[in-house]
Amino acid sequence: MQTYTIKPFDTLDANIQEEIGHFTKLIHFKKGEILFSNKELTRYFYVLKNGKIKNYQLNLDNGKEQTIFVFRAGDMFDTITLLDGELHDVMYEVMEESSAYQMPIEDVRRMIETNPEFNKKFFPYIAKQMRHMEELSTDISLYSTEERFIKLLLQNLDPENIFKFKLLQGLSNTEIAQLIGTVRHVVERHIKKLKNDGLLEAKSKTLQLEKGNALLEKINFF
Amino acid sequence: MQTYTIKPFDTLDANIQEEIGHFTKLIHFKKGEILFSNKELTRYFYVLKNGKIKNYQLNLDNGKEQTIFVFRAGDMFDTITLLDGELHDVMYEVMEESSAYQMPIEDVRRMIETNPEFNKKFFPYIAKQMRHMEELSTDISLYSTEERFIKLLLQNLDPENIFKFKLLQGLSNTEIAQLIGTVRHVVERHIKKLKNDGLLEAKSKTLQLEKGNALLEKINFF
DNA sequence: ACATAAATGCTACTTAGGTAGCATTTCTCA
DNA sequence: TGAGAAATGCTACCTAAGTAGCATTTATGT
Repeated sequence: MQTYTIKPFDTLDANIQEEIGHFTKLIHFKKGEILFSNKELTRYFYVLKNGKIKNYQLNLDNGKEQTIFVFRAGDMFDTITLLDGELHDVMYEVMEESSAYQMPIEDVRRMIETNPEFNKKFFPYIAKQMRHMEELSTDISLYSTEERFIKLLLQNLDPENIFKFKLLQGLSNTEIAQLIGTVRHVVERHIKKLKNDGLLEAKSKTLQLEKGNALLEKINFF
Repeated sequence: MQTYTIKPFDTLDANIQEEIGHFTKLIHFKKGEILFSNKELTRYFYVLKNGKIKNYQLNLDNGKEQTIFVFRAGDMFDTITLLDGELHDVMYEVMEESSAYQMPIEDVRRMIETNPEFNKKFFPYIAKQMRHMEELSTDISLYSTEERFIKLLLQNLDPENIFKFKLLQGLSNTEIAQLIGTVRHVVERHIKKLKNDGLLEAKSKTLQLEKGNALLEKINFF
């Protein structure tokens, strides 16, 4: 029986970690892999060890995609199916070579139903996911694409923001667009403008802010 | 000590219900009341008994509002603060005279940390809230205002949909617009068009679908 | 029942942001 | 290293959906 050091649970009592280790298997995902919600995802719960996996919804009419989460080390999915046992119709795509701890979903469900220590880590994480989704919906509804883009650039520098910090490194403009609910061309328009204003340095798959403060003044979020 | 029949928990063991009753107080909200996230809402957890309370975010620049949830009988808030103990910066407005069971948030936190029976009701409800927020964000991003409006009209007829079923009764066009992430004028445009096509009957604060099937064909959601 | 407030129903105008197509640059991996 | 794929960078165009203002109808509460 293998024992693991699973990031959000690595500070728990040794016996709990051992219990988790009993049903946990380490598995790997190849870049570009698409995971559908029907198969493994309803039977297993995953805690990402490293890499990058996004989940998103797709508009079949026009091909537009909306990224909901980009999961990285310590992130868990699918929390919704874990909590209610129902199918969760969402797409997953492996953005980078990843590895994850795979746990039979009933075992994890037993943990959250019986183990207060486990929940000390699990509950706040669920809240973080909820906050992220709420912010996503209200931002898309209430703010312009430019405001959302600038906000993302700033959050990218904020270590407190677990879902956005250092997220942009290595993302294409298309992927950035899908994060903020727009399309590639619009993101490029904003990049071009910020470059002209000397606020942003941009090369392929890399954005570098020049003067964060000047950007801050362009929006009213913080 | 009062004992209550609190909707989502009314099928639990009598002793658990009694325990809940020990720290529960019934309180009332007047129509039009605005609740801010600083005061009572961080210290108490609420389960709505009856009435209608919405929570929303506000864009201070243009006054646009996005409704996140309309809470009705059996709904609970603020689940996010309950789960992580952090402040949740969101606005609440009482849409109709309401009453709610008020519980000290630490008592409820103790329940979810120690009481598996309580969680049998609580976890699936959290998942429902998560599903709702995910749907909200992806709908706003991926679909047109017309599609979102029609979808809402159809969900309004679906008894399975706890957050949308019979929700529209008594809502103004402004409030409907805030539900789907747009403005009053746009909603009225769509109402007018559907009325002309004979698909919708509309008088003040009442919308009545005429031919659900015809509407179904206009969108690809279901 | 009446006065006030809220909601609705127009018309007109503006623009953010989505769609399209193609040329150039940069990556990637066999 | 070099060929194919992916990403970027334009230009041009279009329309959904915001903004604005005002007149009419409906609701509400004392």
